[in-house]
Amino acid sequence: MTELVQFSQSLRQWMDTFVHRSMRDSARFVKASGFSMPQFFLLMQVHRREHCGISDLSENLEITTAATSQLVDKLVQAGLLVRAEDPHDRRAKQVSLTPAGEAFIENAIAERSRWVDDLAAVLNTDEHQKVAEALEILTEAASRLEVAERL
Amino acid sequence: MTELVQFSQSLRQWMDTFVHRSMRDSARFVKASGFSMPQFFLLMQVHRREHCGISDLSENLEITTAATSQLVDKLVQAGLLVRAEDPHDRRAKQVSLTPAGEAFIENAIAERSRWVDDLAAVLNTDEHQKVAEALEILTEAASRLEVAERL
DNA sequence: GCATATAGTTAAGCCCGCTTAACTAAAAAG
DNA sequence: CTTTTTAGTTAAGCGGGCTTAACTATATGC
Repeated sequence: MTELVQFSQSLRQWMDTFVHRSMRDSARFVKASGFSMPQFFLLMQVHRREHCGISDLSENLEITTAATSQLVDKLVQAGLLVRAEDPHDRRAKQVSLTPAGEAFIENAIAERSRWVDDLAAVLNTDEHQKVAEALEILTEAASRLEVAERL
Repeated sequence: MTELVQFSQSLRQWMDTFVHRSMRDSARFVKASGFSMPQFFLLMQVHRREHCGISDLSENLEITTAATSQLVDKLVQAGLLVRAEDPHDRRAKQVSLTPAGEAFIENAIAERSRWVDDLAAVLNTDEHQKVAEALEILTEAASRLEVAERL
């Protein structure tokens, strides 16, 4: 029992460092690029779902469709997004990244991954192997969890 | 070489999931509490440095001291922060969390850690051991990196 | 085919975070 | 002791994100 608590603590600690560094680096990059965090979050959302409708986005960002539409509009004007008609439903729009948009978030991700990459670089093969195994365990646990959540 | 790239990729993948879930959960909690993300970030900053001056905060949040002062003011009024005079420098202020502030970010952290805790719970002792070992390796690597950065 | 529901847009307006600029007060420098 | 630097506050003003409300257009249900 205590062992579990302690283990959780370590994991939390790591998540904390990850999240903190990652947010800091992302925020820096985004700010330097002249975009806002809400815009960035929206772009990230589009990135991870390939293409999606306004409602999907608004649901995930937890803002109204009106707000989403306006945000998207600015990003379209900035040349990072395109709006296309959904072929199966002419009311709906399919939002997706332009090459420029793709490049932007690619850079953002690279920026925030730099630390992890550096981390990877200072490990030797044996250590890689052990960490990789741990990641596999976690991945598997995550999928087990997801299954459990679906009940 | 390929091995390193692939390993980096796995690590990135994990960081991505961590960061994404964590941000989502934090954002939800903060929004539901009626506070803003900038306010939350400021509180987190105070949390991780115990107590600190306005300039420290403004530097870390990368906003002007004026903006910081105003943000702090609102959080003082909300009862989450206190401003105290620095005994060694009467110009400076020492910002710190009130019990209410402490409770708030404690809850926020708990909220965003829920997933990790659940993850920990579905692992058996052997898996804990392996993951813990990996975390140690990473921690050690991180400190090695830090040393390297200081050069 | 008409009523209703759904997807998205537009406009008005609010609030908030942030910046600049002007200011106070205390410390450091000379 | 005077000057300059540093820490923080205050006020004015801008811009942006977000909401509500009203609207258009397409799809769905009876």
